[in-house]
Amino acid sequence: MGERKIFAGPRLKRTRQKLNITQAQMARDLGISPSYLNLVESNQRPLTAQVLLKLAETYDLDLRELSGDREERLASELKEVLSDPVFRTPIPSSGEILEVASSSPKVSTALLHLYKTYQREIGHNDPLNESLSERNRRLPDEKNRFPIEEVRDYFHARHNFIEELDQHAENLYDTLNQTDNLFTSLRNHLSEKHGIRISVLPIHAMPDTQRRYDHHNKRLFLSELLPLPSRIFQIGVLIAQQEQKDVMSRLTKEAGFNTEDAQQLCQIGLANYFAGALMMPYSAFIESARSLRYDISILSGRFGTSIEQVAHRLTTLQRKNNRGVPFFLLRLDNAGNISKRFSADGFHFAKFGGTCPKWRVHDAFATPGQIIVQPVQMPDGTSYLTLSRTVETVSGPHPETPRKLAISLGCEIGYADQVVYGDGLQLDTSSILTPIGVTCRMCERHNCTSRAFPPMTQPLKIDANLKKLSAFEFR
DNA sequence: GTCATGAGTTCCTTCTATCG
DNA sequence: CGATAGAAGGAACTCATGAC
Repeated sequence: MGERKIFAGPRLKRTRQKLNITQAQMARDLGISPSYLNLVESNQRPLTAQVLLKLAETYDLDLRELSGDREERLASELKEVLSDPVFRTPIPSSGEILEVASSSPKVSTALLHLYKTYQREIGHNDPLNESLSERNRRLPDEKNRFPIEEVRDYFHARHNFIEELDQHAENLYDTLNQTDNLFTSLRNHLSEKHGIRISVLPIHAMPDTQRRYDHHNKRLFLSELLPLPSRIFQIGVLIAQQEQKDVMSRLTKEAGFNTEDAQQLCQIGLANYFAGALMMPYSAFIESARSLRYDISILSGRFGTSIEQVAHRLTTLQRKNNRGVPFFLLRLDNAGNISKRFSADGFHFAKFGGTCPKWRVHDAFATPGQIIVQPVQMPDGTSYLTLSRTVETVSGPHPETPRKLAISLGCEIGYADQVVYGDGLQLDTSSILTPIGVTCRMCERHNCTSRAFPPMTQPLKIDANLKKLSAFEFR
């Protein structure tokens, strides 16, 4: 694999402007000449490893701030928009679009806004045009974004990691009067500290809900249908609501959401986050995850959690100076509807549609409980290692059939050597590279053809440079 | 196989011009 | 006058090639 250079000029410039310093000042700090810094900022020179390290050291920068995550997402949206025949020009190349998104993010955003406005007008004037009206509904402008999108972006911007809650959860876990199981410890904690009692009710007493909290009588009712990990999780959520109220309110307030719905959704998301962090305390969990090489089955057994809870937790391991492999997670049903998506490292999910049918997450439904490993590739050439399997859902009384769900956990292929699922990975012509989270319709619109890996006889080799630097823009 | 050589590349500096 | 941009060039390094 040839070495690729990092050109992150516009982003470096924005970082410098954010720090409110001049080129001369930054050049002094980095030990290079102002002119050289200027060349780097104008993408006429690549960012060398030495300068990168100095940047991180001098300004205590998280180097991911220089990564192209935001630009890639913007480029991805731009590509979708520019594929509209209304532009009557050939679709620009991915590289060209990314360059525009990187160097002129505001112009790109303005173009997106203009297109959305145009879509609304078209939809309004042509009520028979169902697809455009549908599209219009899915393209709210910045102020009218769906609450769920606002909240999703909130977590996305934080790499799905909330330090404060994570730390509080870990502290609480350490102070718990540990018994053999976490359920008992947490039940005792709730009872002793908040006077809240827990009752597990039979199905006939609580047929429609799995959890209900009676604020007046201080009682948490859990359905007998809930498996133990879910019961513990629900207690964790209640503890978050009792003990982390101020923190969660402040975080939500700082986020500046447009609607009350978004604020409420965020509160729920934060409480869920706390519960997961309480069940799998950061330090202990990441230590186990590393030593087990992210084997989700063993982690699930070790922490007494569900596979899905483990997978979700793996997307949050981004504590400064103690980061895990940045995973992304999707959960979908057998009809292809995505009901969950999280990413620790800016994986840009498609804005429209479901998933590509060639992605083997769909095969998981045919082999429940089995893990299907598959390397995939995005249209921009980035490769990922994904593992998919079905997850347990709460089953109702007969004849009700439980909802079928599958998750897919993934990370950049450069991390494959740290993950047990990357072992002995052989790529052959039957391993189809597939764009993730992109519908067939979008594939066609983007002229995005699936490709096959060239035949390989050797196990996958991991490029050390790619692993370290793949978060940045290459060319 | 080892060494010398030269072309090409990379990383950086210096100097100067331009702009507000 | 400070900040930024651009041209030119030096030092160090890489790599292909050929002589021994």
